[in-house]
Amino acid sequence: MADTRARLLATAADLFQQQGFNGTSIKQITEGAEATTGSLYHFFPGGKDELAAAAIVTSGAEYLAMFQLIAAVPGVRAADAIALLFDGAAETLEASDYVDACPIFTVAHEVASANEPLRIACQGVFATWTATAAAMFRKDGLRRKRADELATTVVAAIGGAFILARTSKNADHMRTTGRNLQALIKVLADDSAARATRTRESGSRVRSGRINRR
Amino acid sequence: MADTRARLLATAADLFQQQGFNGTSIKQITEGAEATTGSLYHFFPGGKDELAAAAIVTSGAEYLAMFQLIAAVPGVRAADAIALLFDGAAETLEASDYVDACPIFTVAHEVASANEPLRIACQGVFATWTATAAAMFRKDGLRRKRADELATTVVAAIGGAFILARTSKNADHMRTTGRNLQALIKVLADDSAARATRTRESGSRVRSGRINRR
DNA sequence: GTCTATAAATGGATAGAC
DNA sequence: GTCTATCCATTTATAGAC
Repeated sequence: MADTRARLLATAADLFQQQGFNGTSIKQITEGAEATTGSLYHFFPGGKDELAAAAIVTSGAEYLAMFQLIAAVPGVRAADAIALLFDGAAETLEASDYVDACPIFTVAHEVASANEPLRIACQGVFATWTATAAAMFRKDGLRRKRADELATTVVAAIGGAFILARTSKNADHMRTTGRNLQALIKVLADDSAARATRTRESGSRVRSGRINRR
Repeated sequence: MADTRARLLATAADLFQQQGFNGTSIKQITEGAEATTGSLYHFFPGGKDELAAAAIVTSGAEYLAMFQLIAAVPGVRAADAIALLFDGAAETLEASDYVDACPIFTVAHEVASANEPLRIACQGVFATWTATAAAMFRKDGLRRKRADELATTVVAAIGGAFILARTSKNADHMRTTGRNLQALIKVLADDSAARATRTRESGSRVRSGRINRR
């Protein structure tokens, strides 16, 4: 058929986000993808683990692209982009009756201490996400460390909000978390803007941002 | 033996937090608890599901008690209690080489769309957590809705931070998230305190907090 | 309450024809 | 690349003696 490999990856990601890694069987994946065991092991000789790792990397990149699309809209600042991201996730949750979340977060927790290659795969995805978010925050005026820390917080909040929203079948938990994160980002961004203004007014050269704080 | 039932619960919670629900077998649980299959089905006729539900409720209550202990320390305000909570979790993660997280968050994601009784059990635990956190925020001056939303955000952030920290084997992600949440809580608390002051200065009676906002 | 043996089903993975 | 049959280990759960 057209692209069996791609269908296997998509189906795996789909089932992982609903049932997790250990809750999904090879049989379910092949049936969902309309493929056979032979095909699966042809494309992924390493079996379930190799398929899962590939699925995580692939959908990790897809989510990243989606986020970059939001962030690239002209005039949208970091805080608003994050709020839009949470709102979009809330919509998806509602539309799918809370089955479609995110395969990476779901799998990550299961494999963190039980499957090192998959743990590494998830770690890599999270790293790309936080790096991208941090870059956006820096464009908004935050200095490096602040931006990194905020990015970590945002990614963590998304992951946790998925758990709460799905478990309670209430997408408002997602939206609420998004609004609060938006508020936090604004506070920190305004803070850094105010500091920048003060430094400029005082007439000194700015280099590390550590000079004349307060 | 002394208390087989309790040992089964404790071992189940322990293994769930490390490997998740589907990643943990009955055999592992009975071996870890030094009990036999017969005993397990004697105390939990519903099998693995019933044991898991009980383990979730039990450890949910334990974590709640731990948090209330932190929150009850005289002079500790909400924002600081939350920061301490995150720091404590970070310590636990490091001390256990990132295997000991929290069984409820781990299980919740797996069962949200696949096991309704367990989903309900997790939902109940999260509800007690958010209610307790919200109560603390209200004592700090936040009005009801704000407090509820903030509590949801905090619980979500903890859950997500566990995922990030374990996946990256980096407890600083936990601490970082805690600091940012602490900052957010302070901003919101100060905000509400300022509003309260303004209302008092304007000489009007305060009842619902909705009167003369802004 | 605890034990062992075993049922019955499902899991991941392989082999070899096509 | 795809298909089917099959191996083997493991899974949850039950039965019945003690």
